[in-house]
Amino acid sequence: MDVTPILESLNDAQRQAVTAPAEPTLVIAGAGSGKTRVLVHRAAWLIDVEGVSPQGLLAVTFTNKAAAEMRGRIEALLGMPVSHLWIGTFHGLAHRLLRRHWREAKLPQNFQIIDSDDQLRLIKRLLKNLEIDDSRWVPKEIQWFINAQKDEGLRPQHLDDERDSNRRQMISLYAAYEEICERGGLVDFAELLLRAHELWRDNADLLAHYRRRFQHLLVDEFQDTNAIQYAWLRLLAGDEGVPFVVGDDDQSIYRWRGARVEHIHQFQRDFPSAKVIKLEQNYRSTATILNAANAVIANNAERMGKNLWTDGAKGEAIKLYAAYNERDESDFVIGRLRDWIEQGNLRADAAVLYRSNAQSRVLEEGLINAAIPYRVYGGLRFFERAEIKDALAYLRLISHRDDDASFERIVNRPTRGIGARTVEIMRGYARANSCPMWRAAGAVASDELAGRAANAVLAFMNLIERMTTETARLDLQDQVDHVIHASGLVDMFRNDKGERGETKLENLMELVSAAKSFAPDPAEEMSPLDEFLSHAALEAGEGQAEAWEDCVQLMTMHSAKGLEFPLVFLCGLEDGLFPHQRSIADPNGLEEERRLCYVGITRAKQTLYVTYAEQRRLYGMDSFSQPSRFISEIPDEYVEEIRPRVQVSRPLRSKTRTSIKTAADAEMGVRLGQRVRHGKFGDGVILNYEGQGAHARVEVNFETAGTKWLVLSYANLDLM
DNA sequence: TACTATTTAATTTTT
DNA sequence: TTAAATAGTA
Repeated sequence: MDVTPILESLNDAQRQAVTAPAEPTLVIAGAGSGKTRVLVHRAAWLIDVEGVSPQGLLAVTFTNKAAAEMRGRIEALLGMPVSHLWIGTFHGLAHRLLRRHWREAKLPQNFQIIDSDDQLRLIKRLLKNLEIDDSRWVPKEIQWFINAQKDEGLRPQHLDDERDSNRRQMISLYAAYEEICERGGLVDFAELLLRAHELWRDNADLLAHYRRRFQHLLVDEFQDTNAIQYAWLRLLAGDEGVPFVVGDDDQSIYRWRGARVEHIHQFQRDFPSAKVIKLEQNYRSTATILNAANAVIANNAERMGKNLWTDGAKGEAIKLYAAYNERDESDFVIGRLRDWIEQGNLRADAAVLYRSNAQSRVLEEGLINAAIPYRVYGGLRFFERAEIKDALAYLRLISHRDDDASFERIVNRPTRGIGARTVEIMRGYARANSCPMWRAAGAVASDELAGRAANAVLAFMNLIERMTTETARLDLQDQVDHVIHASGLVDMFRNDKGERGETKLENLMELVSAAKSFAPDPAEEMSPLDEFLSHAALEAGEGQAEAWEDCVQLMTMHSAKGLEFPLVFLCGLEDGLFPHQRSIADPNGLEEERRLCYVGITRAKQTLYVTYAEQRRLYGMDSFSQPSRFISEIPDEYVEEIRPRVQVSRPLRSKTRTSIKTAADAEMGVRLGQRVRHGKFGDGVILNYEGQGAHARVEVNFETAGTKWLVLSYANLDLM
């Protein structure tokens, strides 16, 4: 067996990981250290050299994209398709299991997956049904609570109310929500994982079967696993399985959605024989960028400890720009992007990263003005668009009459005279008789409702029945095509004036072609339609084959994880924005922000710009902030400061400045942004100040009198 | 039922 | 500031 192709391109640590014996292995893989490469080569090694059957291998990732990439690269390396290799997201694999063993999982055969949007609607409806005040019981918070419990593997009956009435109510809402899902055959994302876990936990035979089958478990982004995901893996591995997990504790940025880095330690406790291999050689960034990243992350207390290094060049210094305000910041970024493009570089090689989505606006305006093509990541994906979800709701109702979420979504869309009143009556009936809306509609239409409303409801039911029979023999794409027309959705958007209806129509057509190109698995017991619906829920669709254009990439630092760019801008590095105000007080929160900063810095291959604004308009209010503490955590030797064109105030980086500032603060009791009152000019906000002691002057922006410089010792300002 | 005025709240995101 | 949700009006 010639193993060269699998091993030749690897460094020592990588090779050690790839060829590790069949024992539990934990790979700590720093940013840009070839994490995916190790996973891919490990799979190839097991199959090609160790003679493990592709069926004996389970590879788990967090995103569909990562799963697809891994499969592609494994196949490329092996030079053959590995269709029997189970590789997918936690949710995708759980789904597969549940479809296969729906009876044991106590699910109806045609259970439907709901996304978080559906889930929220369901909760809102639940509150209405129970006549609970949704301002006191905020649907979003209930959703959060339910998902958090499920992520921990907890059912309502496991929860203790801790004699807290608030919590008691939450738990009872969780129970009520479960009941609705149960009745409608609905499964949310967290439920997929929870059920899959319970499926194995409660069916020894099944578990034994899968344990026998999957000897080797490959796990990507291990630091992002939540409790139920870890429990699922743990259960499958048993005592015999060989988990090979890859992660980076320094890149754990999803604690807020249940991810627990602690699983890295848990893993070592659960598998005491586990080999730990660290990948510390970085192939992505210059030494300067790497050193800066290392210095920043070194401020975190809770770390496994790891130092990235490179044998590459030192590279250019990190450029720091102190902008006057967010406009100035955006102008600066765009100026540099212009240079970059003029030098013949690809726009797609440049990324502008920020902490929160709201920051993209100013940048976008600037980019539009400068006529630089760009793409903003995040936002609505294809299958999440309202019109697409409408169409899918029809399809779901065709396949599954009990799906109340879909029923409510489309019962009056397009409008057909079934108003809130009528729906309310149906809900009442459904609640009283614990039956699906569909049954309620039939019952109510024949006795409770008056003529017009009854007719409307009957017409709707008729429509669904008719669509069901008419599409029964069609293939998938014709089914979709038929439904979007027969439902009246197409007509509705056609009548929609303006461009908006136009795009919605296009999206519906796009849905038809998505159905056309969808290849159902012939081995699957589900109907192609059900398969398509699951696919739509599980894979929200990355912009659906958007026409490729070379454009600048805008995204949050979170969504940049896993990506790399020759040129990177980190914008808005101000205390309060990044680290975010809501994380600043909590040490754990702050450490997570710092990891996010680490992720941001390590996205850059060659050139890194860091910018902040002294003044930023946020929520319509001008606010002043200090440069992010993360900036001062980067050693000066790696930083080159670029002065603002107009010097508004002294560079904020220098330590003397900070101390003067602090002294000034203490002495005068004023700070930037401080509200003050002046005897003559009225109320205002401090914009700037200079000097010390008797010479200290402040610039105040008065609400009525405009901006003025005042000598502090004469002005007699009242602080407010 | 549809449109308009008013209120409210405002990280990070994948499945 | 602004987007979204809600309340009020035609």
